[in-house]
Amino acid sequence: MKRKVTLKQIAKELDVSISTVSKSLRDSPEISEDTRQKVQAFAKLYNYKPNLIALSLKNKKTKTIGIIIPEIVHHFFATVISGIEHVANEHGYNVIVTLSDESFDKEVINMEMLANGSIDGFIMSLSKETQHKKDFHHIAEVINQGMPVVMFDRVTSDILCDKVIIDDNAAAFDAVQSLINNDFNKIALITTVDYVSVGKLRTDGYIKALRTNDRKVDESLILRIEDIDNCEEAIEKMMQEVKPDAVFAVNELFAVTAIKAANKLGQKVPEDVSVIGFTDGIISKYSSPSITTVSQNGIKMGGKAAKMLIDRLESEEEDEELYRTEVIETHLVVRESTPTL
Amino acid sequence: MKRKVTLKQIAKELDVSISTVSKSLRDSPEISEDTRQKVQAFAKLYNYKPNLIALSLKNKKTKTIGIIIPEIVHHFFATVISGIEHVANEHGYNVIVTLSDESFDKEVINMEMLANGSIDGFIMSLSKETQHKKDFHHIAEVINQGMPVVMFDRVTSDILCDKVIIDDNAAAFDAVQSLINNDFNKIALITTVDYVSVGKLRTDGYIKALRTNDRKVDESLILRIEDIDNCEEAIEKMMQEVKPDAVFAVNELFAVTAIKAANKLGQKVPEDVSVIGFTDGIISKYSSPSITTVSQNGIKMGGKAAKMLIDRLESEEEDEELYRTEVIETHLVVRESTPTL
DNA sequence: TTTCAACACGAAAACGTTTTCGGTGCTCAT
DNA sequence: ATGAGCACCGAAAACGTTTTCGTGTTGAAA
Repeated sequence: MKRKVTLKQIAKELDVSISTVSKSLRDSPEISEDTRQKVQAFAKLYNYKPNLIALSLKNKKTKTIGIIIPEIVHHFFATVISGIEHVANEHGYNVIVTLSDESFDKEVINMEMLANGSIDGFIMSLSKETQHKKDFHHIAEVINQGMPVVMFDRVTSDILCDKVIIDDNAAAFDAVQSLINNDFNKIALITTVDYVSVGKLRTDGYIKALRTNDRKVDESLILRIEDIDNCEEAIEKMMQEVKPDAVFAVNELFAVTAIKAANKLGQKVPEDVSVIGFTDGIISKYSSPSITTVSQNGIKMGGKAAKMLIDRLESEEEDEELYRTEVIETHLVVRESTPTL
Repeated sequence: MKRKVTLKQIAKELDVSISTVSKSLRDSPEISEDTRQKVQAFAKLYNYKPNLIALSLKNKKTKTIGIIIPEIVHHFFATVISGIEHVANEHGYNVIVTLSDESFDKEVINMEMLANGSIDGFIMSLSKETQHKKDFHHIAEVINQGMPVVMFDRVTSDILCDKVIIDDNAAAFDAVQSLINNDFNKIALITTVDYVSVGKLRTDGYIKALRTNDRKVDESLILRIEDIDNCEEAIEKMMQEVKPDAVFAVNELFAVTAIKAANKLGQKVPEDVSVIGFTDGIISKYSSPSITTVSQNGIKMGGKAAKMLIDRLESEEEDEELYRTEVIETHLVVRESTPTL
């Protein structure tokens, strides 16, 4: 077992100083051609690679991005990480991933953990609990310490920083509008509780679309799900009671569950009831019938967030206080769960 | 913007030495009650947290685990990461995630990147290309440098290290056997090309089940998919030509595609043809009909891998050379795509 | 009064780098 | 012979810790 070789060891072997070795490897003009080649040959032979931890300490830069997301077993977040990882990699950065499990405490702990030197900046999406408590002191603190933060998707206006989002409101509006255009009358909404920021925005978009078209908003057509893991019953009940001719769901899980409920009630999709989902993931694509969704490009979102963070990290110091919010465009992917809209 | 405070700064403020501050904060008995309280109060006030990079350098331990997987936008791998992250967190470790994108070169680059001090050990699953090339020198090298590696799912016997796998062969055997027990006669197999280790093992399990029951293996019933993104045609063609009464697919994507193909050909699932998939993911659960699958508990797999790695990291040095291979049990999750088996 | 332990603290090394600032020793022009 | 200038290299600081080893000051025992 040959352990990693250090500058000191090379210096000792070659009977020169550490400085000489370091300079030789970095092709400094201070070093003679002879010694440089000698050192470089030796280093190559022993497969010398500088210790990144030592470099991090010296440079006060880790070339690492910290990610904090609610969960990873979730197609959208996985795509975002993928997007982040790829552009991070292109720029020589690594990513360290932590999960909040939708818990405020875990979000805080993870943040403090990473803030102590391990990373150069954060990319994060708020946990449900954090959004509910509206307590963002941990984020304000790291920003105040000079560490850049980029928030995506689940953001808050209480914190000033770079953000990348989709226009949830407009996207929902467009989706519902297209249903209205196709003469659907009883358009149900399956959404989350209001403290989930994106859920609220999509709900607002739904309402706005109805109002814009002089439709009245029927609360019995709106179902707010608290516990996403046990939504079948509630959805089935709603479908049965109000018999909508179209359903707009704020995520694909609600959408596919609505379809299953419809089937159970003997209704065919899209013949008897049309369904539009949100977030273009695996389920929508492979469900039968496949589901028309508002696509939400996680790869692009993650890539954009990473780019913004790296730009800020590498800009010549503190030209800031002009935070930007990037909006990723969405579009409707029409599939089998609706007529061709 | 108040920057992070260091021991040196505290020492200066309080007019004591750095050592005194460090010892005070670690409750060393060498320090008087007075100074200790003074220092601790000051540290708390300024929210002192030790710099983890400095600690890493000193201790030669980063408390970080490196993960290398083929891709993250893949339910199984996401669950594994989730499993790893949770037990890592419980033990005070962070995880840094890199993606090989199924490329040998990226796998090597990422590995070398992380091997230079950033992490204490690896958890990885081989890329397709690596499995194809059978070139594992990069892995042998880091192990040789004393860095522990745990491989999961896509492993190789060419490398000696801890491994976590499922018994792909037995799981496939059992699945096919249960089809045979229910009097299915034309059982088709949709699998990957043979150099993907798990695909090969599952294929072997299928063949073994047939042979054990004195059925002959009909090559026309076996479809080997090269390009997973364009498998619809091939699957549809096979379904049409051989008209199987049951299909065993080595992943859930093939399974759901088979169902779609069947529907397209006017065959009902499970009435006309039964389908069993592999990997219990989102698709199987929410597809209509939902798909009977061989469950592969990624969370447990990741957790086990993390535990093995941490155990090795924290065992009192080098009692090793007795590498273990853990087998995660599987079971058949019966859903709507088969009769109750 | 001397001696010695106990106590409280500081100096310095170490982890592995990079970089600044000085040195040498040489050549060459004066 | 003297000095300037150059080519080459090393010492040391710095990043932020922890830890070993000293060292000075007490107080009490001899």
